[in-house]
Amino acid sequence: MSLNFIEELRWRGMLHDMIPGLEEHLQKELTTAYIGFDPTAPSLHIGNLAAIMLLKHFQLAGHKPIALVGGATGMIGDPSGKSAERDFLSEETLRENQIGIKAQLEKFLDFECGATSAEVVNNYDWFKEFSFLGFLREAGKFLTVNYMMSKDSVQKRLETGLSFTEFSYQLLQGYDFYHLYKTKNVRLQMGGSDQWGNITTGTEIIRRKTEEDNDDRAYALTTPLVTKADGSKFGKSESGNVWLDASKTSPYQFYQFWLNAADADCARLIRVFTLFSKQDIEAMEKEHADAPHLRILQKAIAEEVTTRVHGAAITALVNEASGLLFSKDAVELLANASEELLAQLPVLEVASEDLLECNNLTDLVSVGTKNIIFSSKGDARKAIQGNALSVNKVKVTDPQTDWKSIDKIRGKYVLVGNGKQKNYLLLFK
RNA sequence: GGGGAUAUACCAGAGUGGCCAAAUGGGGCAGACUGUAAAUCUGCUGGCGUACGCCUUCGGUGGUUCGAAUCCAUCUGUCCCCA
Repeated sequence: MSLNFIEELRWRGMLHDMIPGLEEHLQKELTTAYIGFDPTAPSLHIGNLAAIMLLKHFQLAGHKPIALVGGATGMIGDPSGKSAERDFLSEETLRENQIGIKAQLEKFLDFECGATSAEVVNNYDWFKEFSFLGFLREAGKFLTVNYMMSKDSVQKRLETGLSFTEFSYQLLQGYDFYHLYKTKNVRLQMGGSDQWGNITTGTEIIRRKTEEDNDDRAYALTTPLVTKADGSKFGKSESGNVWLDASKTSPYQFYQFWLNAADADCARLIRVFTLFSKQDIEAMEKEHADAPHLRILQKAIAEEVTTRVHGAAITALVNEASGLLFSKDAVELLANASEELLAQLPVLEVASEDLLECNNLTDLVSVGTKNIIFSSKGDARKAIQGNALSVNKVKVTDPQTDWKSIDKIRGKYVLVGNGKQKNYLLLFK
């Protein structure tokens, strides 16, 4: 127990709430804790990253982390923070998602380090054989409806309606905790602050089912939800969620997401999402304050997080790619770029059959590129007239420009920029 | 089971026979300023056309009318009240 986990969370601003006595318990013995992840998608996204970092710090502090994939609970739907009943996912989809999520978690945690090795469990494994009657007797008997009704997540839904199924969610999650407590000696469940109610349902079930004395307590700990300084939701980009899976969010986009963080958010982001020490962070903040235009903090965050998710080699490439695309000499640099680097750029292939329908530049950057750059011709025309479009780093303002007259880099690439931040490399086949 | 209300573009929310592709706000995108930042100001925000314009939208369907988001019928969803 070389590090104090709680102390670490405190200075990083990652501690929202916990059951008293936890800090002493963690100092005393090697403890096992878990966090649940919903298998609602085949990949985790950066909204899950704070929870993953929680497990990471836990492991670094000399304890044992467990990630629970909610194969069973995912079939029910957590009402916390949701204003409407959730749609069911098919069992097949859930199965696939679980596999993807498990693979990603394995990148963050150490699974081969003896007593503190991380583990992944799936609550479907213990719920699939559970009969309804059995569950009512094993779990439902130990909590009153009154208790369950008092939870925030339930209260908020009483006005608009809440199905019995979603109402039961906390029982399932609570039982998970009990099950892990019994079978793996798990003493702590962590999660985002919106999970406090669900987690304490678990500690309550454990308390009632096990006549614990003080040494056997189960604990809860939550971390603040990460929000942006301007109040908007953190973790979404223009195109939606920012995923950890490279096929859903390319490493370049991923890197750019962090690089574009607002100054006001950096202090929090660097503490939550990187492992830099307190001194290092404070030094960087000082540097950043002295020369904000260098974006020291954004770069440090982008580099560190991208490295952990996509590896150092890829990160070096997307870092270089970012510098290249935003450079005034982008065209020249592209001409000399390595194939390896080109592979990391946001390349859009232009199919020759699509090209037939393009009469001018407007068509090319809309329908010619599958409406990825602009969603319609009208959109593209307005953007061009509004001075938003650049071709090979030169602003183009005439929507009628003939695309055939554009010089191609290496005989096949054209660099198109929409606005200041978005660059695409068109590849003519 | 009975009664009432409501359904509008990404969201919220006006519109109650032609002036409605539909007010306003938010969100989003872009421009200016900057630092690939924030704040601010400006423009855009159904599709197609350079444009006068054309086409498709106001829960579904079917009507009335020269003309409907707006009126009628019916169906569906949601909410509220009574039982």
